[in-house]
Amino acid sequence: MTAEVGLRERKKAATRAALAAAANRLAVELGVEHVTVEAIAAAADVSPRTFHNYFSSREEAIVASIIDWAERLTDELQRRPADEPIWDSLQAVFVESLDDSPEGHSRLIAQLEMVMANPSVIASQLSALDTMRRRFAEAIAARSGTDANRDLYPHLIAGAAAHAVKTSMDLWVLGRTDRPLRELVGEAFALLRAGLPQPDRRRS
Amino acid sequence: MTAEVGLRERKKAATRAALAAAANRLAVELGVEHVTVEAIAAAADVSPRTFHNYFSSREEAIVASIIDWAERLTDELQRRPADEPIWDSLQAVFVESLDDSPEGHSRLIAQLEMVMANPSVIASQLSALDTMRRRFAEAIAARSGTDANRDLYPHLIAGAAAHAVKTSMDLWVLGRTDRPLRELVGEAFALLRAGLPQPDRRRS
DNA sequence: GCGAAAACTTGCAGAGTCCGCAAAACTGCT
DNA sequence: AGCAGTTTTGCGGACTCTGCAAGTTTTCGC
Repeated sequence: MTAEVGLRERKKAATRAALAAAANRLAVELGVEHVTVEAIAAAADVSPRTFHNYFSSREEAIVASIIDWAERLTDELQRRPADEPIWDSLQAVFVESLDDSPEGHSRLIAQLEMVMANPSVIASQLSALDTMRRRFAEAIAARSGTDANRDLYPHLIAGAAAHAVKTSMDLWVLGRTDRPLRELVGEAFALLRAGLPQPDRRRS
Repeated sequence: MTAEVGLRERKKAATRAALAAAANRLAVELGVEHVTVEAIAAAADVSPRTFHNYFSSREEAIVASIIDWAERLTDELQRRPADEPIWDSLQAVFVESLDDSPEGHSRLIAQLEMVMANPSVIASQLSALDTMRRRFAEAIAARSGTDANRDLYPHLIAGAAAHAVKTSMDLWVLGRTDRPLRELVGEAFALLRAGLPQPDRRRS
């Protein structure tokens, strides 16, 4: 599958990955404010000018991993059986992508805290998530026989699912609940599938 | 309601509004790329340095009107009867905020096209919408007896509603459908309230 | 193999953003 | 009028981002 790519392509992909990884690592370690393009480029062994051939902003590089994640998820979504209900496919794909190990948890928390500490990174994160949402919508449109240029359905379900996961993560990181992330995501999907009925006024 | 504010406060608000309006107008007229902080400041009759006392980036000023819109909507949401179903309140508030006049339509289209033409403005727009979503979630939490720090419900419904409107506008501006915006928003809410059932495979 | 052609990297220059700091100007109150 | 608290402004400096042109590296056909 990943065959048939020349040396050139592989080198480009490697450079891109090295830049994204360096940007992300430095942002987590030093805090976004203290990361310069110069430092990222140095860590990836290219010139600062080259950095800007790959990413149009520092923030874009920092959140590049989200786009990668989105690409993997879209692939997996397309690999689900065509007769599976779409909600099931979405939920399965998202839940399976969660890393349940303690290190996975720490990494995710560090990521989210780094992002949330800086408004311009938040904006880039949302932008990346929106790109993911659009890809999902297209995949779903193809599968459900709807048209991403005309119909609301694929966009709404893709957005609802993406937002379900984001909100679950946000609440989970906030730490006011000790429920596992998987469970939160599961509940979010259940609520959405039920049409978000108004809860009765006693608290759980 | 707007009483009890000194001259000072009013002047600040006026400066902020002037800057936001100038930024937005120039962005629509000239295209985002050709708007400099210097030009915005000049149009609002303050120094460039003062601009940055009000907004931390050019993009933030350009999309400031979204935050204003969000504030008005949140107020109206809180003014709805407390026993109205939340979905009805949300739908009513959003639908009533739409401007159905031809000029309103042109303005909205110009706005959205300006935003969509520039990635960094898209990111700021999403950021502003996310702020709106959070405010809505808090208002809904208060009204539904849920807790915005613990419960998924208020965030999910606020996000679903906000996204419904955004998606409707995006499709509407795309122009591949000639259905009125109100109708699209209405359909989006209906789909969400029904739990986004999978459409059968024949196209409408 | 070899030599273009195409693609990638780099340095440089220039426009612009954004922020900290301290002086100057202004407002509200007595 | 005069003081205290705020706001505006200019300046300096670090940094981002882009266009351009020259220098390298990879690819491809012969």
